[in-house]
Amino acid sequence: MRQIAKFGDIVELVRGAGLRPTRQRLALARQLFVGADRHVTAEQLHSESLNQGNNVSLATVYNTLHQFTAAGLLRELVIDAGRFYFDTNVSAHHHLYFEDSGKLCDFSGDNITIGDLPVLPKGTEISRIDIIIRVKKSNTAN
Amino acid sequence: MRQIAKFGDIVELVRGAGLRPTRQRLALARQLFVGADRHVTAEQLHSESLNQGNNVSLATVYNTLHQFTAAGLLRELVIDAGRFYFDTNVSAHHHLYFEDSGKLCDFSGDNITIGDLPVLPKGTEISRIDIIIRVKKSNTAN
DNA sequence: AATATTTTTAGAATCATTCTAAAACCACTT
DNA sequence: AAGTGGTTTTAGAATGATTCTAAAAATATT
Repeated sequence: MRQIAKFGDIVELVRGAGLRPTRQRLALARQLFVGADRHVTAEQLHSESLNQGNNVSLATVYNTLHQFTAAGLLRELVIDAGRFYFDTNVSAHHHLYFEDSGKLCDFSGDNITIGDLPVLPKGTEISRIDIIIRVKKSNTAN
Repeated sequence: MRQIAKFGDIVELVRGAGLRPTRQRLALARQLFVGADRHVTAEQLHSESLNQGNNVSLATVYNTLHQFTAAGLLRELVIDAGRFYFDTNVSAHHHLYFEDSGKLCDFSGDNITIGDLPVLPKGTEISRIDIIIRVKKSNTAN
């Protein structure tokens, strides 16, 4: 569980990422980091912003998401081709993806063992491990 | 290791998938299934086709890749947003992705243990589990 | 205040993929 | 071997998410 960022912290958070605390960035940071962890797409965040009266362009949403990702505040998820998802939970964990609804759930990164890893070429290292468990409606009676 | 499909088998293979063995589909099937397993994108396969003198439209490449996937001959890989990859190896295995070069490597699906799985909602089941190990250049001296 | 730098923005551009509707192809009958 | 009907292919248009562009706005610095 990520601790909920208090309002006053948001300016700090954005500054800490090496970014100017502009109105747009602060509002997006609040949407993302105040409250429970979230999985969002750029479009989602954008329309949510407009609904909240935070007038921001889609280009800025994209820019900001990428800047936050570069700063380690967000993590990019690759769930399906043709769409970026961003996760506010940057700690070690993995994902359960419900194919029918498009919903995403986190699950713990502990208790996972991978044996027989191929030897990595010299000069390379693991950047990260993504595990996605895709869930569908079962066709067996139950 | 998938056994190499012989030329004569290709017609069978396409027919077995419930598809007419047209010139285009046979040529694409040959490119995909004769020889070692491959990871391809539609664009790759298309330009490879043209180079080989197999005149096929990009639309047909997409159609065929999806038809082969539906028939279980290919498996779709989600490696990065904005691009479909297809894998001719449909057995249980996972992927090593070299972020710098874009290269993909298979690794065995055995010897992987995931503990503490969340309980799935009634009426759902696991469709598949994707594990991607992303590899980057290491920045430590070695 | 004047100037330089960063950020935001609207709209255009891009890129992979999908759609469309017409033409080509194929299997089957006469 | 010509006709018929269903399938497949195709070029090009359409789509949709993302990125780019260059100008305007905001912010920081002198």
